[in-house]
Amino acid sequence: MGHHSCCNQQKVKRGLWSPEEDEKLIRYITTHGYGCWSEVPDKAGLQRCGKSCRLRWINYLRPDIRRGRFSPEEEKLIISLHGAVGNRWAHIASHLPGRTDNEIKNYWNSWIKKKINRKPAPTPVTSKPTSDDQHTPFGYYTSNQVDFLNQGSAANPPVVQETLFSSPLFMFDTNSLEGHNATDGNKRPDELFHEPVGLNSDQTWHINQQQVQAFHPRASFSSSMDSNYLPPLLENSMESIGLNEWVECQQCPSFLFWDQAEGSLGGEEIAPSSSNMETMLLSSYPSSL
DNA sequence: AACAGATCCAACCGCCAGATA
DNA sequence: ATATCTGGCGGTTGGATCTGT
Repeated sequence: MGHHSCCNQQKVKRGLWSPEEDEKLIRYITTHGYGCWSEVPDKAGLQRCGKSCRLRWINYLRPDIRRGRFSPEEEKLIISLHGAVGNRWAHIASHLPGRTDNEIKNYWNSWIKKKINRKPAPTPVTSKPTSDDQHTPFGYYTSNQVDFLNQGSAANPPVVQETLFSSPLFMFDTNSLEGHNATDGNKRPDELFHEPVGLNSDQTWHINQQQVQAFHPRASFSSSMDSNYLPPLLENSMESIGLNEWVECQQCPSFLFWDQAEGSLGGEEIAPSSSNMETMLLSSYPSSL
């Protein structure tokens, strides 16, 4: 099996990145920036191909990565955008600040896809069917699509990743902002904000490798707002594209609204067309699904 | 406790388009 | 015009982890 042209060199390491490699890449990029990825391995002292460095940085190490479970608003956007543009993950990711195409693709391929393919549930998990129930391409759900997106079936509970913004450069426990008690409520305040001093710390590395599961048990999942928090780095980046306003995508029939005050995506705000956002999003669902 | 199957997700593969020689 | 390089993208894989029995 052939490798990509940039990866044909001897001694090119493959597989999971070690904390030492991460540290080298972070230090190089943060001090020199990235211009030509093919030069990065040599200059950073890495035995990886440039393509691998680029992927590692873009999908995992860059500081404005937003980790943690997807909010209901993000899920709705993903479904809507996928209905509009299909498997154009990079385009979909461009509507979700801090999310990567790879993450969205993985997410879609895991439980969203299963939800859509799921047969209409005879008995919804959290409530009995009402007259408001609608038959959507995704089965029977209550009129509240947020509930649909929040609830998992008994067989397929929603993937509950930790609501922790994290990168080796910047980690923030978003749950703590709301002051709701996690089951590890004895956490010290100084543990809520993590700026790893030693990037080669095994703890830091394992935290990233395992989607920071160490900080909160799954029982801490209770709110849709926690993962909407964006740390300063990301907020700053969003200022350059405009906040508190609807942005129409030129390539698909979707809108993105970022409410700076609420610190959340979407919501029940009214779109410029005066139509309800949810209605607008639902209207772009492909009828064939 | 041990095992098997299911699930997750980081990383790789191969293709493509644009830039450059 | 052609070859090569590079970045970007979507599809896929396989090891780690989770879950059920």
